[in-house]
Amino acid sequence: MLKMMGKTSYPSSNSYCSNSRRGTPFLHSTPAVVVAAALFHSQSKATKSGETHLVRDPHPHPPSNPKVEDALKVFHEMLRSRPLPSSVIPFNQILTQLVKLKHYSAVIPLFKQMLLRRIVPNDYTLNIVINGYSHLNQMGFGLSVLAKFFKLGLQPNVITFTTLINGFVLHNQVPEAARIFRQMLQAGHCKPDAVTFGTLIKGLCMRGDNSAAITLLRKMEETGCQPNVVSYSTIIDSLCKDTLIDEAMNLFSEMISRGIAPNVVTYTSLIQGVCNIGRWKQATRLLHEMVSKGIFPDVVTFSVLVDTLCKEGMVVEAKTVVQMMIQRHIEPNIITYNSLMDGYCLRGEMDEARQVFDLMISKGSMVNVRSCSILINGYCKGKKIDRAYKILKEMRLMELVPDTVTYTTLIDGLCKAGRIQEAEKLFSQMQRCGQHPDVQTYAVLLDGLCNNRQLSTAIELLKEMEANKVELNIVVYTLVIEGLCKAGKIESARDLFCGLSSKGVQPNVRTYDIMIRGLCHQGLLIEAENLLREMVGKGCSPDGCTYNTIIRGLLNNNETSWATRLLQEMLERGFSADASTMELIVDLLSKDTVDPGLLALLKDSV
DNA sequence: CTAGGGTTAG
Repeated sequence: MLKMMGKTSYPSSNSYCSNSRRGTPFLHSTPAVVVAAALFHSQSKATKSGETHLVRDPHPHPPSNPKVEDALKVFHEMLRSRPLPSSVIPFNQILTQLVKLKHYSAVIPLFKQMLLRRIVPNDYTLNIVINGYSHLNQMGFGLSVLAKFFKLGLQPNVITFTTLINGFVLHNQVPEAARIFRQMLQAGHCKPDAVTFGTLIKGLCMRGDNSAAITLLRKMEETGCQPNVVSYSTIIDSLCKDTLIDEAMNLFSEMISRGIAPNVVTYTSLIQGVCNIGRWKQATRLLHEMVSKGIFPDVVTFSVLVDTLCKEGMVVEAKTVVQMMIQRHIEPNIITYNSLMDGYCLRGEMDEARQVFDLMISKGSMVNVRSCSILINGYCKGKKIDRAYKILKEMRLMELVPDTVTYTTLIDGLCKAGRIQEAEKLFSQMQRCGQHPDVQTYAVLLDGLCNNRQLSTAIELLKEMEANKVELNIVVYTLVIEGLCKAGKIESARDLFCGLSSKGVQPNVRTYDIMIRGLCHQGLLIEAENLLREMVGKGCSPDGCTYNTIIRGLLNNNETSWATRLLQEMLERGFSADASTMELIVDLLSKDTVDPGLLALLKDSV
């Protein structure tokens, strides 16, 4: 689940919706229909107007990159040259270069200029263009390129469909991707190959469905398509991210026993996996193992080590690893330095963090929006809000556009510093700048409002979220419920709580805990216990924390025998009294107002 | 090096 959230991109309008307003050829067709038409090479009726793809570039001023500038320059020289190059291949080469530089937004306009100069694209060109649309989340246009194939008498091939599948996978539309995959199997003449399988496996992993991914891996073999190092590594990485290290290791052994050699990617995933659960010895063992096989750690492997050390607070060691990289002529990249910078930020060593930042700038603007967000976060955590603001201003000079994370980080900092009005101002500013607040942004602001007793504003904001169809989760509702409870507005909290299921949101243990605490605080003890009993049936069993909460609530209401009963129940279920419950009991004992039975129980529990 | 898949940072 965390994985999914992490990989979810900003809320963006569905490509079909946005395209339909612009007269896309496949306006009334579903992707399945379009793909079927292509696979069975029956020409679709709506195949003209493939060229009117006027979509505004979401990044009108991308940061300049010398390699990109170079590629664009060569392309335009070629377009201007007379006579024109007789082959489309050099054009394809440039487009490929741009894709490799991840400058997808340039691919489409260049392609259109080619068409205007009557350069006839080939199947390679069209596949590159589909890849461009895929990365730009414009799958409607990507599909529309299929029509272009037929117009030019070309045949879409396995790469075409794999690219489309990848496009849907990239944007969390795995069912769409799977549909194309099934259609390929059905049509028969354009069979999925190892890359097609690998792409869909990745999609399933992104959804957190490792077992479906493994099933597909097995299906590859049945279909006579040998799994390769990528097929295995994709699943191994996904298992590692879910901390299922043993399963990952099993798959790792399996690939080796089948003669598929792991590579640096496979090892890097495993090393990250074991580091993540603190198995340092195993990480060292894996490092030695890979080197003994002649597989050498690369910048990614080292970056994983740097990041892990930093997250453990071992930033000195992380810096040593960076120096080691440089000695070995493995240049740390922006990710390595961002990790190191965050390591300093986590320890509040902002001068050192700033030094890394300046070092990155000195390396020819090796900073991106993330670097700035990390530094802003560091300053905010150190209560140096004005320093953080300064970074935001500096971003403009560096032509970096603050994103949702940048704003959210600073809004959080302002809230935590009690500067709610400024936080709200920045919230409006980010929207004016075209950055969409996401769930996290709202959560941060809601938390700030609740902690500053601005509950009516918080509730208004919650309504705004519901109206804007922001994907709401239980964490957000729980924040507001907590705020209401703390303010003693138990009726409003109860209303919100009871309305959750109708919104399709399930309360979690923390939500119940907060409600029970709130009810106890108002002396609504029967209702509190009822809620505790309700939990099991809702598939959300109370934990030690819940029991401690209700027991403290009962004790605070002088219901010692009731508390004793629940304490006994808690002990029977294998939970024990926590420090603050103990403190409360000791306090009551000293006042000699406690049930002797409670004392006896307490002896058992310690 | 004419086209498609897997590993790193907030």
